[in-house]
Amino acid sequence: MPELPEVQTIVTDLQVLAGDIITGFSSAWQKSLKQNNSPISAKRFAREITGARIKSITRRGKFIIISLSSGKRILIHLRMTGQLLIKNAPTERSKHMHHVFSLKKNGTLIFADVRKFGTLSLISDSFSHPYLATIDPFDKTFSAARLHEILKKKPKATIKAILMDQLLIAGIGNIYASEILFAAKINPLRTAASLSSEEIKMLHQSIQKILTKAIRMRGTSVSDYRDSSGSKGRFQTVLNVYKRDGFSCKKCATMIASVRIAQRSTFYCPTCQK
DNA sequence: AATCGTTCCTGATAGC
DNA sequence: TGCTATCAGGAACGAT
Repeated sequence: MPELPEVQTIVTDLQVLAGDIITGFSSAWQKSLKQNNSPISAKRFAREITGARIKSITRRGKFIIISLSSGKRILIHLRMTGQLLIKNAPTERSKHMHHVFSLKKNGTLIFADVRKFGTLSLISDSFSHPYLATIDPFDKTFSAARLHEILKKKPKATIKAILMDQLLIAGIGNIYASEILFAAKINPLRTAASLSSEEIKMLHQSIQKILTKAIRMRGTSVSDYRDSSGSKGRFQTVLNVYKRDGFSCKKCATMIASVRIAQRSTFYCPTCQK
């Protein structure tokens, strides 16, 4: 599942496309196409972006933002199994390649997605998207004090649910929420209001530490995640708790436990995380 | 108003 | 062995 580190890895790789021109677009799965939150046909989507120059490729949380010289932006969300692949040489269209951008200089940019949950949204510069307004852990304004303010908004919610809420903090998903809480020594079932200021400080540090390390290791490939050249990340080799239920904790040898929080599987060490 | 449950989709895995 | 049933997962949306 691409979360902030995986999306950052892809965005970094996609920088080679800056300045290139989109010469065409075709789609075999129109359902995933939107314009300012409304459905749009592949034909119209293609017409809107063909001829545009790619000004920049950035990210906010898990969203990839391709800004065009026309002022429009293509907002891409990979959800669980989406992949963005740069193919310089012509390639066979495989089963899960749903969208293809043709580029003047760099061949094609392919959107492949087994589960078909990923989305491509065309948004005009005036359109305000709620998920683009959320603070990102790598924003300069994301301090321990700011995290404390966020926690005050949902005092009764579990800390795991808060870390995963994209309208509170952008970019942390199921893998990194569990890993961050292990690093911070905080039990995922704790409520926001129960955290001391020392723990909030530790949590803030852990968010930045874990995400930075995961970016350095080019993300976590537990299942479908691949970078834009199709290669796996390496963070799955250093996971402490995620999907390690039943195995012993690398720090204390206690058996890693799993619990469901907000409809999501959650992993933690009952001894290390208080 | 805020929170909960359901939906989307397909491959992997469990159960018979 | 081969079939069917169940599950995972992020975010949108409907229901309470």
